[in-house]
Amino acid sequence: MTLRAAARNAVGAAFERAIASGRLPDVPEARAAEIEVSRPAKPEHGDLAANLALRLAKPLRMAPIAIATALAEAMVEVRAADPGSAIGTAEAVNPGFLNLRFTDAAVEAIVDHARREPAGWGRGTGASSGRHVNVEFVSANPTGPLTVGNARGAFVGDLLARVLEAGGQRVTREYYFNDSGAQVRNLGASVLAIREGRDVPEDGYHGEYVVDLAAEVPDTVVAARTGDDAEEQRAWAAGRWASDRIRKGIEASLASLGVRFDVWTTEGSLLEHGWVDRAIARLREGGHLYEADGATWFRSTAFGDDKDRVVIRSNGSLTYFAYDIGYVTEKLSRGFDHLIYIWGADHHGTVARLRNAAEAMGFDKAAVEVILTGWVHFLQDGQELSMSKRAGTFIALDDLLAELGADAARWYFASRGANVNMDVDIELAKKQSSENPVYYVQYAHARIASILRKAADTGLAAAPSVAGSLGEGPEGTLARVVARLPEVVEDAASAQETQGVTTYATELATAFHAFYRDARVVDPDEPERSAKRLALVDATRISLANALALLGISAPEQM
RNA sequence: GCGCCCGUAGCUCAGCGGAUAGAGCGUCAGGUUGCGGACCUGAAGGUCGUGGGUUCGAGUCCCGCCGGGCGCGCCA
Repeated sequence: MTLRAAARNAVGAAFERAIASGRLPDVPEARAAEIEVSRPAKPEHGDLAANLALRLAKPLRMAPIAIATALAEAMVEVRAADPGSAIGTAEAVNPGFLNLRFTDAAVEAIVDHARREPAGWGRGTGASSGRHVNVEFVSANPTGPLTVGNARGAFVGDLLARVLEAGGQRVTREYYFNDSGAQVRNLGASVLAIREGRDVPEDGYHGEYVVDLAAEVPDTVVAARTGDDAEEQRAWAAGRWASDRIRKGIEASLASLGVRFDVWTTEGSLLEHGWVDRAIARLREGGHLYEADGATWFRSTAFGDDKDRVVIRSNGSLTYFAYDIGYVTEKLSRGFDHLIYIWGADHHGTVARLRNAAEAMGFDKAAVEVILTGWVHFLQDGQELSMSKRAGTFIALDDLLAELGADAARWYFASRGANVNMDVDIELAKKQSSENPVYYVQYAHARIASILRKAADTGLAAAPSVAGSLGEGPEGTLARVVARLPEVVEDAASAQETQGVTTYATELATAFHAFYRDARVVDPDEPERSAKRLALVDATRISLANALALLGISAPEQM
């Protein structure tokens, strides 16, 4: 149990006690109040503060401070009945907060726990623990290398997956390839054109990589065909070959970012296995489809959308939306409790129809979640860079990462909300990458590793427990930050965000650096105190390493 | 025009309805006869876009307006 959970329980118990002892009136409405504790901005206000008294003022018709005082008195009795209580003191202060302070023993126990089970420290405490989630992200079309524009989705998706896993959920990372659309044919036609010295067609691809593909495509792939559609056949063959080649490159790029996928699904396979047909049949059986203007429509407006949506065009071909509903059916058939799609903000218009279709097919709409990532504007010399694979005017993700480093890029995206737009000046980013806060955190980790090496050389070892060492010195401050990791992970998993983790890692590094300044760790003249401090510092190292691992960032032993 | 997202320090961004709104970078002034100076201490810098409302309490919730982005196809 986290210290925060213990504090909530204690406040709840104190509330019950205050009613039982007649200090507070028994009002049903008040009993329904949720117990909340939060970290005060100022350390002198304690480790946690409860606002219960402020919330109860109206239903109890009492002054907040009077309620807080009653709770504080009741807390004394609760503690007396529970010698192992994590709460040391509870103080009622104006305007009505109940400021709580942990016992050193409770904090020490948590720190010892971190060292006893370093691998699991901080993990597995989320609210949706046990849920099996599918996270689909990147899913860039195989018509060109990943660009810096794809970086957002790659990191947001991977970070989300890591956070959910840390919260005890099972995650399947999935990549969807649109491998059979007209764009693949266009890519093939572009490859052929360059190979044969013709101009690239109007809706073709102009990037440097197409020239490379044209030089490498085997003769057998683009051999002459017969029949009326001979050129069409050649374009498709070249396109399939090229997109397969590009796909391998995409996988390699993602691997270098530390992003891996469990499942790769192709558009072609959905069709092949009948998922699209089954989904359409399912909608038809439910009476959610109708014919108009020669096309087949989904009655999305019946579920709150502002327009109905075409599923089958009047020429008989399937819309992208048709594949979407086939895919959502296929995913849910695999037994996931929850689906998360990571899409760019430009796709927000398609969210409603997808969720509506899922509902129409009898699935739980709430199980289909779409996270839209904000736009990243890349600037060079104050000018916005366009990111067009078709025009060939893009910056390859590989090139940027080679200069920034995956750790710095990960931190950059992890410390920002997924849905905010941001401006990135390429030159500025390269210049400032060495000033990325990630190195501040990694430095703290490396510094501790160095201290531990030094201690080993000196013949000092960490004590098995920090018990009895927190007292008044600098130890207590650092230990209390260490102890918060499980709460940080819990919050990250339930909010499905990583900003809290980067903030925490920075705070922990700051707390350690301050501790390092004030407390000499390796001191042969004080072997017992050194052993205790080594234990605390080791727990700090574990916490830093786990926080960084949660973000997919390395924790170096030296820098 | 309609819908969604965003607007917080010079810059990039944090901030479950709670106490004097924070961090990094940048700027300025300092710091090590001890374990890593990629560190530490301090200072300057804010009408939280704006006007109302709800609340004991609003950067946070609601409404209007202003500014920016995206979307409103039988494109993907």
